[in-house]
Amino acid sequence: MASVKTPVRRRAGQSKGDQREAQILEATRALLTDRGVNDLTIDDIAGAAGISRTTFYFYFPTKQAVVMALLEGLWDQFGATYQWFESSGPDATGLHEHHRLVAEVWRDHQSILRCTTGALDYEPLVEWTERAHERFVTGLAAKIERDQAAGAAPLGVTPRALAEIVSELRDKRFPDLAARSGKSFEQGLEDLTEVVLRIVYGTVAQPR
Amino acid sequence: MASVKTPVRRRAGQSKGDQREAQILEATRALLTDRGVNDLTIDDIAGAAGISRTTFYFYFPTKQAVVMALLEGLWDQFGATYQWFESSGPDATGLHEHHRLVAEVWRDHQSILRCTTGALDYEPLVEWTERAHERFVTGLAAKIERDQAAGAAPLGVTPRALAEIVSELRDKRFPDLAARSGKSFEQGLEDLTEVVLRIVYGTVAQPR
DNA sequence: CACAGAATCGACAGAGTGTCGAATATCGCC
DNA sequence: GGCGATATTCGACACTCTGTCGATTCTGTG
Repeated sequence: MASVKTPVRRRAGQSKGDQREAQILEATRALLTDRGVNDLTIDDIAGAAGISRTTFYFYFPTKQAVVMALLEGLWDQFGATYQWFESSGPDATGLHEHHRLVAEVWRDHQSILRCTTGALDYEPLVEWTERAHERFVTGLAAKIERDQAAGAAPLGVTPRALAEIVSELRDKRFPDLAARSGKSFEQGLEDLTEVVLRIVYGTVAQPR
Repeated sequence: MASVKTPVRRRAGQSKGDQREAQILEATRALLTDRGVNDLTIDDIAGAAGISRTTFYFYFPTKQAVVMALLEGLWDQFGATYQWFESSGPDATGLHEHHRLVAEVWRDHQSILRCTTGALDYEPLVEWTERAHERFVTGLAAKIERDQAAGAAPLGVTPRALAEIVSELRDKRFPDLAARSGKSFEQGLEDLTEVVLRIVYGTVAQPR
């Protein structure tokens, strides 16, 4: 399911077309682990999915539309990590856990998520990224607002501005983190958490 | 001067070829203000420079090589802003000034600098970005190291890790800032400065 | 079993890219 | 003031990808 724009309405049930769509999605996901979207040709995808290039166009209008469909499937996974927004004050433990969850989504799907970075001029992709950004910023800004009001976070920079900055930092950090593992990964998580706390609360959690 | 890889050795003095090269550089710079690199065709550039497409190839191997040459010219401009690294402790004023200078370079040349972000798989461009990143990180890490040793900055996160994070933040922020102006620009500068200080020194400069 | 809609694909028509080799312009020098 | 060596320019090709059409083959259902 979830092609961005189904070219034609299909019959009910698990039609052959649904299978094909799934094959294309899967083939793309697989190919993406080796190469970036820009290096992928529609012919590659079609070939890997066992169909002709023209048939590909029956299911998706462009390569990017496939990536978009793949991305759509990750939307909820990120949403599920946002419960940290509900907390009050720094909540270092919760934040750390949140970071771990997000980093894991990134690690498992970095090949797809990286497509959002890669200068795509494909409108839907850009929009997805902005939507994700906005969702995060709104949520975090609200939390900061509450914490500032409660005196738990210092004033001086608006909640929105802080949230934007944290969001941008994450956009760079998580791809980075996704490439690490073991000790380095854990350390990266801790550093990120500490830095976000410093940004939002101005406090130093572990002076040593 | 400064083509990445001169196809053929030219004669001394301001040869016709040097002019052409300058024309190509200028034409590209101009076209880039409207469209991104990926939207630009070599034919567009050649046309704007008043030469045929094939002639373009005599001077540069690819579009990206032109961008690369343009970028090379900005290297020193950034280097000139790094004197802040020499200071001791927070030096909020110096940092703010540094940010202003960098933001101005970005503002004046954003069309070129944006090319580094735009998912270019062109090796030299990636390398330029990494070189720039490394130069900044090394410089900042050294300063943080000194400040930590002097007790002016809190421990808990290594200088290198902090510098990496600040660098990544800047990579996202400056393009943003470059698009703003007036009040919003100034505010953005101040926020960035405050946040960097919080990250590195854990202090809150202006509680209100 | 007939037929509407689903699915598939071959053949075309671009748009860009990059390369070759032939033609032309220019410079340094005798 | 003319010649040979380079520098410069470009037209013609060969390729790779993309996207569209229309014809053809399935397939489920009445």
